[in-house]
Amino acid sequence: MKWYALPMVISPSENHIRAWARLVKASQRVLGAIEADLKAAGFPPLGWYDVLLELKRSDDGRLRPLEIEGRLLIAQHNVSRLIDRLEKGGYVAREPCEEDGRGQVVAITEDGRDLLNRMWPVYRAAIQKHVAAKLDDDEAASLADLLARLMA
Amino acid sequence: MKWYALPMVISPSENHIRAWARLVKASQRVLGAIEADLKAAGFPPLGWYDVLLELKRSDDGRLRPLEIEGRLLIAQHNVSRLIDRLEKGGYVAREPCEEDGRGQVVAITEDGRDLLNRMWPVYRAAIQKHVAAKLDDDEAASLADLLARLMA
DNA sequence: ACGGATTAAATGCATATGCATCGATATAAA
DNA sequence: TTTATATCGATGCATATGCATTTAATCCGT
Repeated sequence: MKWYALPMVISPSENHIRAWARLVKASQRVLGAIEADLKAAGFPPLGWYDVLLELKRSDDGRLRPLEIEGRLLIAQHNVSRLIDRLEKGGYVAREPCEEDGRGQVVAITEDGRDLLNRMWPVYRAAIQKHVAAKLDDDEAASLADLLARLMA
Repeated sequence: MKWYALPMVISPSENHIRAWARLVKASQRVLGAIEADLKAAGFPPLGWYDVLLELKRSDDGRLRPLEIEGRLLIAQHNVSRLIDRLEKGGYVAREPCEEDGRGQVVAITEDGRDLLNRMWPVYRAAIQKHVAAKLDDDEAASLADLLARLMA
């Protein structure tokens, strides 16, 4: 008689499942707490900070929407609308793109840089309170390392 | 001369900041990937699964919206509307609450249990693919432990 | 028992996100 | 050159979320 292999189900271990469940819960909790601190201080959501920071980090303060999309993993249409809001607030400016007539270039403004500077102390304090107060430096390093592997 | 202490700014370390940044990125990426697998298989979002699982785990398959809110950390009005959708799909039923006339009791239906059963193989495979394939068992245990500390 | 304060859940309205599609430009093929 | 195809970014529409308020019932002090 000929035997066929039963379909082998490779299952994640209990530890894998636990790690996954806690990853979602922890990031949700900490993100929620940090966002709440920012909002309580009268600042816009973290997404705004992320975009402005990417722009500031790029050497000339300019990025194509496509690059923002790639770096921050935001859907294209959400990038478009996030830029709308940032532009409306005066934190970025849309410029025509030299190399590609279809494209745009998004540039951070002085107000944008200023917003980053004003947000950072509050953001930093929130990270201190919700992350650094819970893990010592070695633990933070281990966590960062494990998360990097998870994303690899 | 009398000296006053300058306000001491306690800053998170580089490792803390890195851990925080990766926590957000990693959970976003893995969550997105797992949700995409579920959707590709024709299933509703994870939030539905989470509610149904909490209901199933409770001894009689019933929970108050307030308990769901507390366990899953969902805002009250979102619980209300998530239950609306689950009810519309036939996966839960709203019942009047004996002990508290203001309250409701949400009960999982047979279809709800069935949905859980059908989703789990896909969900499990997604956890395998996006978590277990990236970390060995010890690493997963460490990660789970660190995330527990972070939430403590 | 009564009346005010509190709590459980729902809802109206504004904002944000997902999905499909569109308009415009660029690139490749005939 | 002409035409088809692919890509960049914006937009219309449906759905989901946040925030404030509402409704109804409970709790508590007098």
